[in-house]
Amino acid sequence: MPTAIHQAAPSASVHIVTREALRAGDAMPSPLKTLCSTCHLKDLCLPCGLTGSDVERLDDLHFARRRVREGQHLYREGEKFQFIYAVRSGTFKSSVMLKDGREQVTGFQMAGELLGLDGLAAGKHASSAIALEDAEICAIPYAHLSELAATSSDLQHVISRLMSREIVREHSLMMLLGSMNAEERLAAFLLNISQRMKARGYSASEFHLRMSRAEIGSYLGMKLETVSRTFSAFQHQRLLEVDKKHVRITDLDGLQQAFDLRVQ
Amino acid sequence: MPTAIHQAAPSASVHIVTREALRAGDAMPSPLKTLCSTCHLKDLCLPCGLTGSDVERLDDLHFARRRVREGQHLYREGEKFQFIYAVRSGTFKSSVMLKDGREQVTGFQMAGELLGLDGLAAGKHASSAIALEDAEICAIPYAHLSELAATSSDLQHVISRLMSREIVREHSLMMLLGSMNAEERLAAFLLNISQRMKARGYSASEFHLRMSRAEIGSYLGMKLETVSRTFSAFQHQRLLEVDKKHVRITDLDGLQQAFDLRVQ
DNA sequence: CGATTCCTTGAGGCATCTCAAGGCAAGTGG
DNA sequence: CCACTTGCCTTGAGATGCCTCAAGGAATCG
Repeated sequence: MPTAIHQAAPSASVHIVTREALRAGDAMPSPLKTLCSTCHLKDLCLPCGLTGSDVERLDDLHFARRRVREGQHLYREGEKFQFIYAVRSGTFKSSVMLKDGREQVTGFQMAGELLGLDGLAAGKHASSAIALEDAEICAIPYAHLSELAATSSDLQHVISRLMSREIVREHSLMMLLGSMNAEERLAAFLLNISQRMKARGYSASEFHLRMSRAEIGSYLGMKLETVSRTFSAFQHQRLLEVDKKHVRITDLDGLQQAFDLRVQ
Repeated sequence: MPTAIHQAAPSASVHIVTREALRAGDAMPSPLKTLCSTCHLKDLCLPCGLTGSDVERLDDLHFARRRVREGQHLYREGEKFQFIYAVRSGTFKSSVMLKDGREQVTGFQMAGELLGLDGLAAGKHASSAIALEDAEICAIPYAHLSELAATSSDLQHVISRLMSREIVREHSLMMLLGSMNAEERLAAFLLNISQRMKARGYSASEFHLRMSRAEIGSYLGMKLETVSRTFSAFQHQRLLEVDKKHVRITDLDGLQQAFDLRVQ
């Protein structure tokens, strides 16, 4: 199993499962699960906010389901934009590269979240996406989604809203990067992960981080050593217990305060 | 004339000019100018990328033209989202407020640029917009734009692309905030302004900044004193001449290098 | 003409970075 | 099965870039 995130695994080897293949009776247990209307993520993902009939219309999207192994790219900066991706399972990071080879992580995506919306602007991806663990995604052809949106103003509105949400999300991150110190940044990050885990039915207080200290650092605008030290500081303050990538928040309110002091 | 950006001017007093009023033969010299198809900004603004017939369809949007005086809010964080705004003239800043009253500037908008796209996500504005000088905007009712987009997949695509562009823009800013030092940040900022001035037919090397040092600092994630010092440093390096808000770039390549070293 | 706002500059402090060393866990090859 | 490598994390010590605090100047306004 490839452990390195930085190694460049060829994306050409990605296994593609089409709906046709699924219908043909592949190893997959339940072909219906690729339909939006029966997806367990429909309240988090693209269909969120749509009524029954519109969700069923989404089923007409001929999208492929694809496995992405840990360390593999889902897409790369500069590649032609064709699909919007919805995470079914696993975690991704998206990042942009700097001239000198360092990366700036722009986000982490979990089940139900969308990837690739930045590609519309110029018709090619403005960032790269890499799986942080073995993952599964739905690849939604943008052209089809567009067509479909033309028939439903509700769907069209949902897409716009999802893009807008991405803009708002980035505002928060700018606020974080622009005006918070190391402890506030890490607290904000952990609280955000905690909320998203909760929304997915996992524990809000105990979870496994899929990203390295360096990736957290890049995302939060600090060095990996500072991330590590801040984790230790939180542990000394009895806000949480941390062992490598395993985190248990023991004082959610305290953590909230470490961050609330400044923001909102 | 109100000089303070921070003072809260009541937006209720904003003067609204409808197309009907214009047609009725107001003081305005050329009523036709409110139409997208004859607007001098159509290559920068909403119609950008649309063909003739679609641009003319945009003329069916019943949008108001509005003056906004220096220091006045165009909209405030939390207000109901109804319009997307296109800047006709003048400069705006958009910002989000922190609990402790400080602001994080999230962007500066010039003629032809759009404001308010972050409001779609939750139906209310996620940021505030304030005029940095007397300005004029087109207030485009989102509901109407939506309807119109349903009749043209090209228009729909253009809107999505504009939102995507905003996401990409914020990626760059995250890169800036996350991994650049003070000189690189200010160089990036000035080069960006320079490009946008050029695209609008102004000099790329000499311009007047509409924002204060504190606002630049907030945007770039540094203190106003550091902004000021970095301006002085650039002047000593003979990259530019600066007198308060007036900037003349004397060595564009040098400035490019101060920034290129790291990025892209 | 005083009040106010904005900008510049200096001096000192501190949060974070840089550099360096060591530990742990997992994978690899003999 | 054990030595060795590799990747990731933690911690320390010292350096530094930016912040904080402070003072003063210039422009604008009432």
